[in-house]
Amino acid sequence: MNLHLVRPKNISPTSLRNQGYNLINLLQSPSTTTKQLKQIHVQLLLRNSRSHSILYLHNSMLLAYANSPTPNDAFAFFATQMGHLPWDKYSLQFLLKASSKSKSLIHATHVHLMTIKLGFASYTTLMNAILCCYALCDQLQDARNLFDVMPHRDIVSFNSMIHKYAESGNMDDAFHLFQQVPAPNVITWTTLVFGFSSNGDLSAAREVFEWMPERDVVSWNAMISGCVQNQEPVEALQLFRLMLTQNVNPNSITLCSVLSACGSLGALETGKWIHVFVNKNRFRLNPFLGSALIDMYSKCGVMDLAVEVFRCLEGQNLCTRNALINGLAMNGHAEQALDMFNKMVDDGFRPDEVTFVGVLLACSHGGFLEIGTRHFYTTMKEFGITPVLEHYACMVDLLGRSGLLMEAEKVIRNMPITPDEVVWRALLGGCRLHKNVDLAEKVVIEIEARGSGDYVLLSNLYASVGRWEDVEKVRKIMKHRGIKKRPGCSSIEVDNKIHEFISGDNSHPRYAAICEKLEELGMKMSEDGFSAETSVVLYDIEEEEKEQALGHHSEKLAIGFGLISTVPGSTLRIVKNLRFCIDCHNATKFISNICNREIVVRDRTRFHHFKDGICSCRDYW
DNA sequence: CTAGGGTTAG
Repeated sequence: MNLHLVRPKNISPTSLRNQGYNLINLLQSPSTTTKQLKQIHVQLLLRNSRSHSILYLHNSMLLAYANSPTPNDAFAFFATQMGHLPWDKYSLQFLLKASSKSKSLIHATHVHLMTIKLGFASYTTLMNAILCCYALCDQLQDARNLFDVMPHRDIVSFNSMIHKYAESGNMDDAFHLFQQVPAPNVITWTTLVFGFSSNGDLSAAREVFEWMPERDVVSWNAMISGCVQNQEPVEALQLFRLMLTQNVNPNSITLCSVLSACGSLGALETGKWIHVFVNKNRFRLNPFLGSALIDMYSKCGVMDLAVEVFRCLEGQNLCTRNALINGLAMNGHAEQALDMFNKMVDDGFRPDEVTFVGVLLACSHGGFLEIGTRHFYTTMKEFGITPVLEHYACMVDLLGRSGLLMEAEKVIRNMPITPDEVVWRALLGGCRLHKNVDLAEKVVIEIEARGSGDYVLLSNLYASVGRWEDVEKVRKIMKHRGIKKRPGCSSIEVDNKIHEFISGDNSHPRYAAICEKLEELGMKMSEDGFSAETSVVLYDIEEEEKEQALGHHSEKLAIGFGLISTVPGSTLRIVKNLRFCIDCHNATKFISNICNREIVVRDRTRFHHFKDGICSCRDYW
């Protein structure tokens, strides 16, 4: 692009105007580079017209800078060029946009003062922008003070204020203000839905959603994503179906949320249906939709389709790459995950902390001790990434499963940040794997466990080495402290419907048939000499769980149901909320062989792909 | 050109 410097003297009025339009086009085009902005800046310095068209040009310059990666340049331009030339409320508006982007409280305050001084306080639009800018700079009280003294408040003022309260977790003030809105519109109601759900009160959000006089696609999106973020994916899918029956057209944002729900449920059929919907309705495969699709396929254990989507995307960004790396790592394709990472770095893309969670996860699942250690101690540093809790958890897991329990403990003791229970539990996992009871006891004390998972793990560990008195002791502690074991829950999707099974629950309509099937399999298994040490492993701590020792862990129920309700030979996909139980893992290997089925189970941390009696985790999880 | 909804980890 050629930018000719204009010498004002030699230029006719017409060509000046044309030149102005060209510059405005450039200023308003998103593809104009910062360098070009600077060239235009220089050109404008050579002019000194006081006409209205130059004002428009100057304002365009401000806006272009505000939208650029260096928004503060807008202020430099304003100070040097516009001090002695006319400017108006739009100039201030764009300066505010620049303040917002750079989160500059000083600039916002400065514009606020100018606004008051010049008698622009009655321009509500401008005042609203100032209000938003204060809130963005975490000065919620300043925003509220401004709100209270504004000569006029319109619906935008109210909505902004309510939204900022909601965002900061202050639903009391948000709701109080909502009640004062003279005529709430759809946006106001939606803000309230968003507020309640993002503060964890899904039922309040749902109530508002039902109450609101009308709903548009954004309202539906707020409600659906609220369900997803509050771990209610089933409700999210139900709402999505309801939305379709009410003839509200979903957009790509809706689909992102719904795909995320499918992922957490392992609902492959529904996920595929949405993928078809995406194609049929010609949605662009942007990075958002792309990541959501990759994640959905990954979490359903279908990596070839995840890779296929990755290849078809219009554009890649950090998220799409991270989604694929993590998917590969979770599904046990450790080498491919690392290849992907290396390629990304070779191509000059900067990994972030999420990338390294995936990389370390891959090393952990692949048992790549050296590579993982190098990435943790060297590569991350090279990219200027400070390890966070998740990285430590991965690293402890990697050391632990490699049998380096002492090193793992040392890593935790030397952490510059306080280890959380996830980190400690990673070490506990290593203790379980290598049957190190002493360290496990120490770790459990460290955790000051609030959840019961740690005690259960410890108790299982005692059981696995035959220390029954200790098993009993832990049971008593749990009872004494009122700690409940989190029930195991597994789900399977059959004919687009999610069936949930809770450990020991017999409420499923086909419960009897499921038991019959499991019994039949149990017979075959014992004929083949499958009993091994199950009595040891199955000894559990709660009375009611002894009943489940008969083969009614949630994953077994789900597998039994899958076997009797799908066509022979088809793949079973199951999602479990806890760690895979050892006995069930053994049984599933066996079942995959005698029933000639591929069985994919996603547990709390990773995937198990069973085929012909073998599991992809190599019995190492 | 001021107000509402989105993807990736654990």
